[in-house]
Amino acid sequence: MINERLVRKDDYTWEIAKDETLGMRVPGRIFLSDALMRFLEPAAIQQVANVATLPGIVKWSLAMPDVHTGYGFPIGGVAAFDATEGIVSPGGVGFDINCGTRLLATTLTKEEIEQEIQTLTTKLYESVPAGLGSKGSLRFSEKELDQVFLRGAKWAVDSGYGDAGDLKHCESNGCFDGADVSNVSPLAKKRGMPQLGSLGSGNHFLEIQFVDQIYEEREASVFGLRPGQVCIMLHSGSRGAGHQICTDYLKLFQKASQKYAIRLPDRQLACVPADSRDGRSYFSAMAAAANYAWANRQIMSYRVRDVIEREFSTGAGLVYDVAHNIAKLETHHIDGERKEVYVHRKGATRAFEKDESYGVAQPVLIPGSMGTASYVLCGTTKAMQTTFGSTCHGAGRVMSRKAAKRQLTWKGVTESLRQKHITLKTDDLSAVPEEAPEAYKPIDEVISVVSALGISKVVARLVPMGVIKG
DNA sequence: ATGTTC
Repeated sequence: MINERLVRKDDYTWEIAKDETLGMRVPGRIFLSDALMRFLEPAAIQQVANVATLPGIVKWSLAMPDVHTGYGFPIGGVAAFDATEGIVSPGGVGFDINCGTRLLATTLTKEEIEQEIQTLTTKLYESVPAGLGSKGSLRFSEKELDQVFLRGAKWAVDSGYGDAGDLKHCESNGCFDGADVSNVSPLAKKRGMPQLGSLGSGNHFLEIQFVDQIYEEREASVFGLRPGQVCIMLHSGSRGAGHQICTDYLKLFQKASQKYAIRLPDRQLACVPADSRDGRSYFSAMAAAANYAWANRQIMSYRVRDVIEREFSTGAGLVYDVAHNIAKLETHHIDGERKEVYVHRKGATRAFEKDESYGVAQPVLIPGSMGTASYVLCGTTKAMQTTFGSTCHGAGRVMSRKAAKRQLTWKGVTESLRQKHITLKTDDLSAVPEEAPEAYKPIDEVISVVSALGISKVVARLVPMGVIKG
């Protein structure tokens, strides 16, 4: 039993000892409280151990407290691979490349919009296309789409969807260097073309929230957050384009893994050396998808601001934008040495101790499940030392989509939201049970673990008033 | 997550 291999290191750290008979090159580490332990799937533990077998992995195969089973790599997983000896893997990034969270802060207070929440939610719903296969209703040329892939949010800002200040408050300034459009398939481009500026489906959402509580006055003030303030949170990614890019390279790497004689405990871990033609090709296509996602969130921000401006004659500044499905080449201090590594964060958020955008710790945005709180945190030194500057990304599923549909109804879920004074707008009621709070871990517990571990610091708690689901 | 099975 894989469960029996898990050894407690301290209150919140569990270790899977390095076992060379299993091909593990490093130990695994899972960060959990006792309360979250009951949600831990044996398959997810196995996935943490499997990742530890991949070539060039450095220090540990990690899983955050919102961990659950994913495609090959666990969701909530963090793994760093040596830049010259290591691999890159599409399964370590996920299908929704640069799925991420963005927070806009308005000048409005909760009281000012309480009576208008229905109208505001409806207006935003009409303005930001949502749902499976939703289209962004933008018209642009193929040449422009190439610019989206190459320049991300910078393209969007240059095209009039925001201002230069937005780029400053975006992870990687909303633009991933090294994208190469020639490594993006015609099908990925075709799927991406009509969808730019749309939310998507599943756990993607747009929420009208208010700042319920501030925990760190200094950081909150630097990030421009104050009690009672109305914020807009967006959770979306690279839509069909990123999904297709992931699919394309998974297929290619099934064969390429053999070419490079990489032994895999699970075919879903398909990977290639980072420093190879195939590795560079995937990385440049992944960068293109990441840029698409940043442009996508930038365009949706423009539409949100348009509604806020029309309804309330006021603006909404960008607090921050984080990626939580991405691989990045970063320098980390490992065993007293500076080392270049490809950090794969799949359902995990960068949490650097310092960020150029505010000159203090990096803002971290963690959405809860539908109808529950979301959090603004910030990065820490401890994260740099123990998690390659990473933290959790959300609540994490506990119930399969199928199980949720079996056990819950859209009426029941909508009613319990109504009792919490939360308005819901969606074009697909049948998908509502899948996103119910009961289908997810308790976000407050997940946050308390990353806070207690010290891998991020809680700055503010946000509570939803209106929810738009794809 | 996703024109939900290449």
